[in-house]
Amino acid sequence: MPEHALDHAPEQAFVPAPVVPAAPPTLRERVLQASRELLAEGGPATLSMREVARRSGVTHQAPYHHFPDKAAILAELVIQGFEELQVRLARANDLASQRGERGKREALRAAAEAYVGFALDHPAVFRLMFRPELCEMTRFPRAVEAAERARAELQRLVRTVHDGAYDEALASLYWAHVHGLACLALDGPLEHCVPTRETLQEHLREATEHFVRVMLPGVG
Amino acid sequence: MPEHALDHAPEQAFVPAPVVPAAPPTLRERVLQASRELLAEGGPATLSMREVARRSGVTHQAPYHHFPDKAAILAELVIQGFEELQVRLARANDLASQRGERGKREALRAAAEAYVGFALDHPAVFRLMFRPELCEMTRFPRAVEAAERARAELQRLVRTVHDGAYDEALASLYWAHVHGLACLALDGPLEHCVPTRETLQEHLREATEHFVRVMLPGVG
DNA sequence: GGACCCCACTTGACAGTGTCAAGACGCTCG
DNA sequence: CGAGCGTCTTGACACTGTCAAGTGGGGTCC
Repeated sequence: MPEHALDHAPEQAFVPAPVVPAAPPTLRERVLQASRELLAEGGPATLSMREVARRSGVTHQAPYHHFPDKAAILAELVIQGFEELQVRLARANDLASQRGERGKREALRAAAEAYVGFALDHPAVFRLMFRPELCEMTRFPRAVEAAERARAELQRLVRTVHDGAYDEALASLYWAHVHGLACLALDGPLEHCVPTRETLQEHLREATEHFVRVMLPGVG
Repeated sequence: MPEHALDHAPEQAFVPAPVVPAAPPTLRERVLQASRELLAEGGPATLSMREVARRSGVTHQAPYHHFPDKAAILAELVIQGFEELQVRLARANDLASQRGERGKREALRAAAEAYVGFALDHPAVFRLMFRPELCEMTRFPRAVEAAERARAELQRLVRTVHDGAYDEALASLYWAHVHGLACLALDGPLEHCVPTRETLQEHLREATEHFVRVMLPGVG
């Protein structure tokens, strides 16, 4: 298979080499990276503590000096996932406030795109984020807090779109839309849309466009 | 802890004993029942082939004479899950066609109630139904077909509500709503609604009511 | 009636897992 | 130099899913 030019991240070519040669990644970082890869390859089932150690080039017990157990590794990935999701949602929110009244629809579209886009970019981590029984989030306060921050960003969106008004049921309605689409796109029988990621995204965009129109009928 | 009177299913007292004494459940049925219980107790992680055998009162290898492997047991539960979901959705559909034009909103409400209600009644099985990596549905054609039938029922609902018109994106919109609510109710951070199942259901009903109103604004 | 066979189940084994316990190695600090 | 400590290794244990081979009893055919 010929390698694709874009696979080589050309922008790195213009980054000057740091004066101090980059420190090699710590074992902690290598463990997390190996976990991400295993998760992406075959889901949580193939992510075994020992395989992670193997891929990190250490013995099976070494990762335990950086994470108390397997769930802690998953929790760390979940934390990073919620943080990135929050950042993406915040960008959509900021977009709306800049463009004023006319940006409400755009904010909704952007937020949906952010949420579903995150799920498509990091399917394994996204699944993990909503599988409490797998990552045992409640054991890790930092994970709960990260999830809370992402959720707060969604609440902010609802307020932005509805001029400060907030209603739990309304928020659940928005959340259910993006979350439902994301789940169905990843694991639901939406296979008929997946010849390419573009067609799937086009389908999701259509559904969201319909949603935005009925939710905000009067707005420009 | 005092036993509750309702725990004893009083209606059974009036069922005459069958002439032929009920055959004891086969090992296959016992295995499925034990699997259901284990799944409900601690999720797929605690469902081990050997524990299932233990609870069924046989040795660890006996279940293999009825199911080729662990995934086959999960697949069977998934099949039964999709069948029940389909039945519930069909009831909602029939309701709509009986009451004619005015029943459209009611059909939507009933379908949402059916979908989310199923998820709340059988959370462990519902989760399994949308975790392809766990139950390996694609290996079991019967599971794929059962999922297809449930999905067809959702399509029928969309057609009923929109006078025969059908649009993939529109169907995804409805599906995303109920599926998103169900997922968030089970695993999402909707904890603030869960002091009782009633308050959670009330919250879900509110969100769905809002959804129905914006989707079918003109209908009685 | 007896030999046969098939079927449901048991017994035993193997590789792989998560994790505990203890040892070894090198770095830093007194 | 020697003590202490943090990082990693070695070894073990109980548990898992699944393969392979045995066992026993009920039904069939000669």
